[in-house]
Amino acid sequence: MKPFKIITWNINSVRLRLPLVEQLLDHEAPDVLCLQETKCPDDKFPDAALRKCGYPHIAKFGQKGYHGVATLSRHPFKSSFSRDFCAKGDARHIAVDLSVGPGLRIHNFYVPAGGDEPDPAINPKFEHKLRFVDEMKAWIGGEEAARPAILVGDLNIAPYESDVWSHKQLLKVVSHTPVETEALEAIRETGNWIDTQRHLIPEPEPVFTWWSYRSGNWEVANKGRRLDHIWASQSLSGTIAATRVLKHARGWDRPSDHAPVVTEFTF
DNA sequence: ATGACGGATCTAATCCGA
Repeated sequence: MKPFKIITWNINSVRLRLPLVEQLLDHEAPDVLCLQETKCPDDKFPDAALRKCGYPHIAKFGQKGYHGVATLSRHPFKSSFSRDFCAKGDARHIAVDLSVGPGLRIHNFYVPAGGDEPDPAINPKFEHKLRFVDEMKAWIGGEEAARPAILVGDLNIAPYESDVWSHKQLLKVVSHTPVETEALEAIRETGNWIDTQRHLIPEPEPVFTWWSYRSGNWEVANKGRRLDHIWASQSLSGTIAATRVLKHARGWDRPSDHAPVVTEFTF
């Protein structure tokens, strides 16, 4: 049976990198592609070009300049909706219900980055990030974990020691501080979600999905972090067949600083 | 400093990413 393939990718501007998205869809032909940081209002989203690639079903929630998520699919949706985390009105989540298979729900998240200073008392961006993941725990850890579901996205947290190039040097760096990694692990454990990457690639093997634009030679330095995730609800356990990071996409011309992450399921 | 790039925006210098 043909596996069900899902990809998540922080694209860092879908309009600027439309040719890269088309290239990815051509080469990988996923069933579903979830994009984050589309930086594109809904009325400017390149629907027509992406439909032409074989993805007629598009659920998008964008805004001007920042954030933005979109889910493209070969299969029709029964419905889609967004939840307004922290009641800020920003475009950080979209969910779709597929009308094929076991009534699968797919959540696509762009969790706040959190700024520089890992102290909620002096950094409102970090305070927002902690509030966001707290709200995720209440919802994603409860009722939403009980259905067949896949949760993907740029969660902006690298939870485990081998998810960063140096655990010790990043303990006080936003994305790998204990308050963040413990919060993400609490969401996952509360909902009994399966981290599909670590399910098939256990620690201590390093897995990175993001390399900063700022290091001259990202590939040689390899100072990466695993910020992009694909989780599966417990009812999909036993269907998780393969996972990989498409690291070569980080080396494409004018790349995103995130690489796409793929997981395949055999439903 | 890990590090000093890259995107969007009322096209210039500013905010943001993580």
